[in-house]
Amino acid sequence: MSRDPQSARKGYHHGNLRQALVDASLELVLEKGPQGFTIAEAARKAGVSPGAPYRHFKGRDEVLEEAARQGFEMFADLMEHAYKTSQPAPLASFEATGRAYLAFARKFPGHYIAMFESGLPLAHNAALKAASDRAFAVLTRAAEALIARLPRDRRPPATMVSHHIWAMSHGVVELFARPGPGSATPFPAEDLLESGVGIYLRGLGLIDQDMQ
Amino acid sequence: MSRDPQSARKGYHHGNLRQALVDASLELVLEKGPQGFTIAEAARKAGVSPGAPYRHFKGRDEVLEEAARQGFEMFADLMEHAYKTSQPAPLASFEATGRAYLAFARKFPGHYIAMFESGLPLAHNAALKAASDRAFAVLTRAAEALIARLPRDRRPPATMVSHHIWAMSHGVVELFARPGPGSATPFPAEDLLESGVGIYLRGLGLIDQDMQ
DNA sequence: TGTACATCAGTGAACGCGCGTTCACTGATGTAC
DNA sequence: TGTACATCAGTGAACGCGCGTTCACTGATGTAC
Repeated sequence: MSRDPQSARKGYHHGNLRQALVDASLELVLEKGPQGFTIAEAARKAGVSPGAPYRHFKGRDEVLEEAARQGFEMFADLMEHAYKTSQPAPLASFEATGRAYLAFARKFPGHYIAMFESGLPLAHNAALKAASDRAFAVLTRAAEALIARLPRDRRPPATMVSHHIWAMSHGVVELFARPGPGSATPFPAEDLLESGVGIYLRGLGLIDQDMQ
Repeated sequence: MSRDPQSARKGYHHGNLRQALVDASLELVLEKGPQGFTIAEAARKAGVSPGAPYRHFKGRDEVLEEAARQGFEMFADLMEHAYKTSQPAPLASFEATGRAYLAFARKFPGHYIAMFESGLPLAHNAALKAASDRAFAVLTRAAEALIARLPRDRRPPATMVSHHIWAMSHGVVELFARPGPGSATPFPAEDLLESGVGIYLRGLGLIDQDMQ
């Protein structure tokens, strides 16, 4: 459950309650949705009395924000790694970041929900905002390298491209990568995203029209 | 507040409490998120005692399901209308359904949330499932008409195309058409969706590569 | 047209429950000397 | 190495609150005759 085995309870003091609460909240958010999480239940899950969390967090939202922040940091790291290891081929590295997006959502669904579905106002928390900006800067950088190949007169803004890909990735995650309205699709989410991005890149003129 | 002016309270009996509760739940879901809605508060909003809703609904989920069902019906009607009025031009009618998607999300955000973000299991409610299927059948029909122009050997499955468009539309709505991680974008959601769909259709070979 | 009666759709009081939050407390840990 | 003390990080009991749900009730409406 807890990221750090040291956090296991030993006697009166917990040892790593702050992180244990974040981890518990991630599980609860996954089980019951972004609003269905309560401090009392997170405390119970961490094996601690209901007042204990207030030593570490002001309230519910602060726990969720910390969970989302950790999610954005991991997300940015993952995207950066995917981007770097497939450089310098711009097309490959762009597609790798797209796949990394979906892989993250699959592997850390609790974080994904905290980040994108809990309705946290990013503006209220500078650390959260910075982490999320870093994540999306990677995608935009990958888009920049990609469209640099295009002739100037048909080169769209890099941020527009990264927003398109972000939207499609997010849409695929929400609709097809988890139970929901579109989950009965015959296509695996991974294939759907890959083919969609492929068609889009062809539309930009980045893949030969005759290529399969 | 209420869709029907007849639903205004006149004396002991409410007159149209069932619909008034649905309307109240739509407002609450919009204000406080899909989980932040309670029967008690909906009753208060409808000006009725806390026990009254149980004459019409078993509980919380049944109200939400009815709200989502009404949303899917309206959604399907809107998409159908957009599709039909722009026929027989397949490209125009396809793009019209895309715009209708975003327009619906803008105009009925409470319904949209109930439909896509409340985590209702579609499978548990046949009427809900039927309504949502009807909505997406329109998009797939539009995709079929569209790709019929392509030579057989490079014609993708229509459902794949409609799923791509659905994903991008949903992603744009969630990220850019309401407060959230991506809401600080310099592009209006409408433009982002239109340009994204345009590039995608070019990638399918449905728009001339040299067209602006 | 009037009356008796059945049914419907509300009331409002009551209950148990879990949550958020506070607070005096106490066991554990770290540190100065 | 031992001791006194400060600080930290928990406990657990308590409180007020709003929610879900039930239930005996009652006012309003519809209908048979």
